[in-house]
Amino acid sequence: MDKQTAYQLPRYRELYEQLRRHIEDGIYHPGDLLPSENELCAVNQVTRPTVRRALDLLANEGYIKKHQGLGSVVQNPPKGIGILSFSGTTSVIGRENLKTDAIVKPYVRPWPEQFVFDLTDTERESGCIYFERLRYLNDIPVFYDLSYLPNINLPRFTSRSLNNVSLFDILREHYRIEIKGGMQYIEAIPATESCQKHLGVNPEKPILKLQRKLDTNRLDFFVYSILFCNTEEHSLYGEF
Amino acid sequence: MDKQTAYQLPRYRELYEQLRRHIEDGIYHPGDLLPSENELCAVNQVTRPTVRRALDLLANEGYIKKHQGLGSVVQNPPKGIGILSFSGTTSVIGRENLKTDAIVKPYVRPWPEQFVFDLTDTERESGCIYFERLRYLNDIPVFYDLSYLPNINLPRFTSRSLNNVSLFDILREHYRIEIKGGMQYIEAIPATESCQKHLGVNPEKPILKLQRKLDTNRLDFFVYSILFCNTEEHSLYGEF
DNA sequence: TTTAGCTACTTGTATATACAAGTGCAAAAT
DNA sequence: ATTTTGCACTTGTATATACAAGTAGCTAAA
Repeated sequence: MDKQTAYQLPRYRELYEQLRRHIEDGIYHPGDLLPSENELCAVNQVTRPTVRRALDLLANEGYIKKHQGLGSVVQNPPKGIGILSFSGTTSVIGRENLKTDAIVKPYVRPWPEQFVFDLTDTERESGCIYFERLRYLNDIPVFYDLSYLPNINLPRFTSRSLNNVSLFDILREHYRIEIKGGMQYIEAIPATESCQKHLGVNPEKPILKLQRKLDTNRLDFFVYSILFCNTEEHSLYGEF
Repeated sequence: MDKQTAYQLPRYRELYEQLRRHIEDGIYHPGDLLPSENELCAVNQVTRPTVRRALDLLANEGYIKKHQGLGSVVQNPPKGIGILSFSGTTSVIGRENLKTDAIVKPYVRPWPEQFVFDLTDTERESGCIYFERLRYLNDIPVFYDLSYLPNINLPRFTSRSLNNVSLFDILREHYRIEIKGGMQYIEAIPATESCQKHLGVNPEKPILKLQRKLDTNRLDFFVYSILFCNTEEHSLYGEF
């Protein structure tokens, strides 16, 4: 059992989580004013810079909008699948019923000849761990994921089960790798053969294709993935 | 002449702009370490919190990645059209050759019956200012925009020319409205008739559709737009 | 030669404080 | 009655300071 080593969150992060929960649980309603920064200081026994960092996080993710002279206004939480400005799919979809199927189990292979992202020599030499997953939202297949991890210092990864668990959780708990951010290219394409097969759509059906490169706390370790998404029922959303 | 009232930027913003220019001009190369926070303090005669705010902006937009104990590493600027996590198209595409055609000049009309975003009673009652634009990248039509502004306190807007000027600049300079952020839904759809016509694509060609709601410094004033994008040549990118 | 630990650097977190600038409301002046 | 002024409140910017935590490289011991 390698239980989580009880990372204690910094106070501004703790306060952020608390306020976010309160908003999501409906303790604050859209349009409401959050307590003022000074009130939050007093209640939580922290100073204003700390409170402000927590509020900045909330504002960045669209939970609140700040207005000078007025206060922090709680926003309507957006509908759709939040995937564009956040890390991870599982952690974001939240309440919805998400199931994951590892349709191709992880195995080691060379990198694809053509790859959108530039690879370092080290990455290319070591090959990649490749696997495919299918994600169901309320039992309808919506995401078809191809994942590529550099085969560097990931012992026993290929024997892990990826069904209904978050890749990010595995990386964090077993390899101490945390996703810090990333970038992605987005385009609309006609459904490829494998998309048709796995997402159950007709040929020529438009599909959203996302190609992502994710940064981690290991300076030279990136996680790559290609995501095909059927947006007919669920559109993606992003905040900025 | 209502020239800009010479807003003076806060120091952290100024420092951010300066560093961003340096990165874009290649004074710092990808992989380089930026001067340490303390050095930046000394050089620019500011304190560390101020420097850190500037660096946080750079990190949020993907120009640098910060690593505790090491420093701030300059990143490779991404290719593609950066539109997902930023405000505005014109301001972001930058170096590329972007032209804008107002194919339907602004006029006042009722809001569409079906509208993805919820409207307030005030918005619905006052109707909207509607116009369509076509944006060319290197003389190829790439974006087809439908814009909807609430017809509230925007004198003489319908008589303005929108060719080759930024909507955001007009709003800021003539109406003191600044875009602060927003959200968007993204999906892949087959080219509609007007898309086929304006973007010059075949029927059934996949098109990226973005539906955006932008926040402004006016608490109850939002800018709405629907964007159709041909991603065959240029994919969009986003950071997170 | 290898390894362990020390050290000097980096960024991360947190406090305390001060003043600027925007908002909304009520009281005062017109 | 209407307009203006001022006040009390909000968030925004900036300084000064201290210590925690992570990284890289050197040094001395094994």
